[in-house]
Amino acid sequence: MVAILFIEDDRSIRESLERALTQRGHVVTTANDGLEGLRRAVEDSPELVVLDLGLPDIDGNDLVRMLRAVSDVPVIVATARDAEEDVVRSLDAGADDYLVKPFSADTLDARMRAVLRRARGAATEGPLVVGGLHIDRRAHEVTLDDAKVTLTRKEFELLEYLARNVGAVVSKRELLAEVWDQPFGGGERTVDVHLSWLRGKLGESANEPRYLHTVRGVGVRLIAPG
Amino acid sequence: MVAILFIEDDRSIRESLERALTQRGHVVTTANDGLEGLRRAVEDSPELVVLDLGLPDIDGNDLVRMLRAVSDVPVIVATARDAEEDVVRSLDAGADDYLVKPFSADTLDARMRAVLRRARGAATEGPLVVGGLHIDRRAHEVTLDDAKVTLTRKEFELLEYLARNVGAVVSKRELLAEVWDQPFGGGERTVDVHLSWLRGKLGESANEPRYLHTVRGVGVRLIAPG
DNA sequence: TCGAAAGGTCAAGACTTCGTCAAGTTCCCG
DNA sequence: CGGGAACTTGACGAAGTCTTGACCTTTCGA
Repeated sequence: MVAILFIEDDRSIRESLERALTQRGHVVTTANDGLEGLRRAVEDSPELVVLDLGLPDIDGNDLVRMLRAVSDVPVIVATARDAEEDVVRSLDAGADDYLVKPFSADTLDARMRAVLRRARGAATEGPLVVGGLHIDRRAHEVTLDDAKVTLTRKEFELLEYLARNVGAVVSKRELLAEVWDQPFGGGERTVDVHLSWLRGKLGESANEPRYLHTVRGVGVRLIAPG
Repeated sequence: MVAILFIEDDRSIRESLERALTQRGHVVTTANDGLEGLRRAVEDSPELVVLDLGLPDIDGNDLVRMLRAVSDVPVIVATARDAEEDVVRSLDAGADDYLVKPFSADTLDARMRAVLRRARGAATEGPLVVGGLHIDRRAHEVTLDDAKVTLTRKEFELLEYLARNVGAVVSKRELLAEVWDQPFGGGERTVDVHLSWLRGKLGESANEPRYLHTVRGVGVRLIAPG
């Protein structure tokens, strides 16, 4: 269940998506122009804002900036297909993700969850600990048995995802989708390579695993050694 | 492998995509109008429907609603570029995703997988327990009387399928279809071999069965010993 | 009791998957 | 711009896994 503010001037889109999202158990408030949207964003403090870029009263990118100024609520922008280039500027302005109209409620739901996952992950949750491995998400820092390990961004994200799913086998498919934002096949060697580097930095090898265990044909899993 | 129903009135598009999808190992049935499509959706119970919105006999959105009424099969709608606005209504009617024509078989395949992944989503999870046999699907780990048993992927999937149907006799045909994704005959020796290996790893033999019992002429079943 | 059919096991080799390397590309920073 | 770090991609070998056919054993009906 998520409290969503949906800012959209087209009445039919607004109502159909409101219905679809409500049906999925979300609490939806709507606004049909930018000013009202801004007001509700402050008053209702929603967990997520979905914002149409083509509003009548305020330029969408300006609105994103204003929202950012008043709260750190995640924002997803929606745009018509023929205005896709605006999206880049919106993301620059601080939007978290975007959707090209028309989109299904499923698509929106999926993106919402992804955005929220990211947003919550960054703010709420504390450090992850697996055996002697400490992952400090705030500082983006990892220590192994109190020794600092320097990871690149992808290595860190990979390790973090595995750590959030300690003990579970995670497939490369899933890693590509969740860490690389690449939901469809291909590029699986990339995952292998990053895993290999990670193992190197954690002082282990594929033959002598301590934390990162390959499950052939299925995926990898992170577990505390012992 | 996915069983797909493809509803499309244009013969050349239908045939070329049918060919492309079949080549990728999917099982494709086609219908060239809405009525036939509806009938096949009921009779063949496909795992996915791909539907052209511009059918001669039934309005595409109505058809989506009818499909929704008779089953919860995922639906992807395809539309010509100059009728894109129809898409919103289709999605509202219950379609899961959409494609703008012309699209490549690759694109379709990718969307299909994305839709199916979402649709299947909440299917599995939770450990299975049969007597002293514990199957941890999350970790992909099996223990027998608290001793770890190392299984290969197919062995694991085979055991999992049997465990999901504890007590029931499962035919090799069914195992081939469900575990091996191979709905048509052949390769039955493969199942026997894997069963043999499984028995070996579970510390039993065909003559002294404990968990895996052969029912001659019918299949196998997994039961707790005792 | 015999033969046919089903199931079990074995070993060979075809096929996958994974780990690593090295070459290429992109992105950022100065 | 130039250089470097980070990332992606393809190639390749090694190891693991799966399939296949041959051969053996068991079962069961004629």
